[in-house]
Order: sequence, then structure tokens, then C-alpha cells
Amino acid sequence: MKQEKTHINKLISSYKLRATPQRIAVLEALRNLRTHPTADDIINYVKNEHPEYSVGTVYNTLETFTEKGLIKKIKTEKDVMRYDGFTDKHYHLYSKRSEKIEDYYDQELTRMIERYFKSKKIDGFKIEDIQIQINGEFNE
Amino acid sequence: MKQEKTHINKLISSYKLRATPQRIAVLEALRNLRTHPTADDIINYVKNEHPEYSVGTVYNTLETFTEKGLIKKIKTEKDVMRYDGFTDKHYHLYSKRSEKIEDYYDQELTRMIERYFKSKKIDGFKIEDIQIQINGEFNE
DNA sequence: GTACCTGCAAAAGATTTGCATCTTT
DNA sequence: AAAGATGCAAATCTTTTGCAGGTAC
Repeated sequence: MKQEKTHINKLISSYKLRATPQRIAVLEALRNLRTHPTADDIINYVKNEHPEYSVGTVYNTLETFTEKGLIKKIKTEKDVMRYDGFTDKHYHLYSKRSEKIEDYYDQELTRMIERYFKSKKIDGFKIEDIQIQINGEFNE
Repeated sequence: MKQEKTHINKLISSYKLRATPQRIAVLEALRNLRTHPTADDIINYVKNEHPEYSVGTVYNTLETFTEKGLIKKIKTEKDVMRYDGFTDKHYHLYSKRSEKIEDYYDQELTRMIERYFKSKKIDGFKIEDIQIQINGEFNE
């Protein structure tokens, strides 16, 4: 299938993955649905335009993207997996009640924590990344 | 069934829950298996002593305990839920490769973060609790 | 051209639920 | 005695997989 070299398209290629129409659609869904969607949310979004794209492919795509580091998985107390299409350093605000996840950007916090763990090593463990989830309630 | 008033027993009662033998067994499993077990791990542990206890009951019990705050759910990239029988303030070290989760206690870190968020409010959000997961690798 | 993807449908896993029966308080 | 828990099995939901074709590079 002929495709313009869009931004999304290039992004996928830059991760050494074939930019198929299905993958482009999944990544677009992830970036348009800024709600940290479930696989099911993504499937619905994608099927809206392309009913022929299959459930299995969406799951496979999400898995492939995650392995390559293009997107991230987020898990909450709820059993379903959710996905985050953005991998720049940020944290999550989470409300158990509404199940809403919002991004929280805070470079000062990142710097403080990096500084902290630069001086304080953890015995027997090599830190690669620190995830923070801030639980609470959004004001209505 | 007649039961001694054990520590576990009292702990359950103190959360306003009936201290049934099944619940006692589940909580004991959680406290003996210090690996942040899956429901399946717990079921196996419990069935070892009490093959008649049912899968559904273990799941129900874990859910009830979680709701009441007696235990906590832990989420990783993996699809299965894991459980933590200890609710005192601590963090988790997690290795994606080995799927191992270890506890990390650090009051200094807690104090630093509390201090930080006492001065820096998040607009539109009321913080209740901050969860930190430190990803990396355990030394062999 | 070939390695890699996709669609489909079936399978696998994990968790939840309905209901009749039993137990804890 | 009443409210709440349990066991069992079926149901549900999410995710994975096998395989025969298709497609991007």
C-alpha cells in the first residue's frame, strides 16, 4: 500500500519496524486517545476507520511497540493493561475511583530523585529507571 | 470451626472482617511467600494444606483484603496481578527480566518526597499516596 | 524475493459470578 | 438467627497463538 512518509510513519521506521498501515493506525490511536487507553479502546478507535484490522494484530502491534520502546505499558489495580504512547520522562496521576490516569511532568522532581540515587546506592541492585505513580483524586 | 486467636486472626478481625479459616490461610500464605506472589502462587500454597479451599474463594478473599486495605495489589508490565501482604510504607525494586520484585525501605526518600510535595502542589489533584517502582537489575 | 506481517479463529489464562449450602458472629 | 462466606462450575474477559495468505522493504 502506497503511503505518504508522515511523521508517524517515520517514527515507526526509526525504531527499525516496518511501517505497515495497521501499525500506523495503532500509533495514531495511541497519540490521539490521550487517556492511556486499554487495548480495547485502541481496537475500537482503529476499527472505526478500518473494521478489517484484526484484534490479534493490534495486540501484536502493542507488544512489538512495547518491546522496542516506542510505547509503554501501564498497569493499575484494575486488571486490564493500559498503554502510554509517549515515552518522554513523566509521571502519572491516578484516581482509583474514576480510573483516570493523567500525565504529570516535573523535571525538578526527576532531578531531585536522580541526585538522591547518585549518592545513595542500593545494595545488590542496578537502577535503570524510576517510575512514580501519584495516587489521589482529581478535583471535579 | 474452633480457632485459637492467633495474630493473623486478630489482624483480620481488626479490619472488620470475619476471620474464617480460608482467610487466615490466604493471609498466612501472603506473609510466608515473601515474593509478592500471584493469585495462583497463593492458591497453590493454600491448596497444599487445604485442597478443599476453592480458587474462587481465594480470589474473593484477595479482593476483599485489598478493598479493606489489609494487603495491596502490585502491577508490573506482566499481565498477572501480584499481591503484597505488607502495607507499611515501602517501595519496590523490579527486574523485568527475572520478574522479581523486592521490597525497598527508605524513610529518607519518603521524607524527601513528602517535603517536596508539601511545597509544590499539583493543580487540580489531591495527593493521597505516592508509589515508587525502581526498575533495573538485581546482581546475580 | 524474502523476511516479516496480517486476518481469522481457536485456545489459553486469569478472574468473576450465580447459586445452594454452610459458618461466623 | 441473620448476615456473610464458601465451593463448585460455568461464564466472562483479556490476551496469545497457529497458520495460510499478503505485503513492505
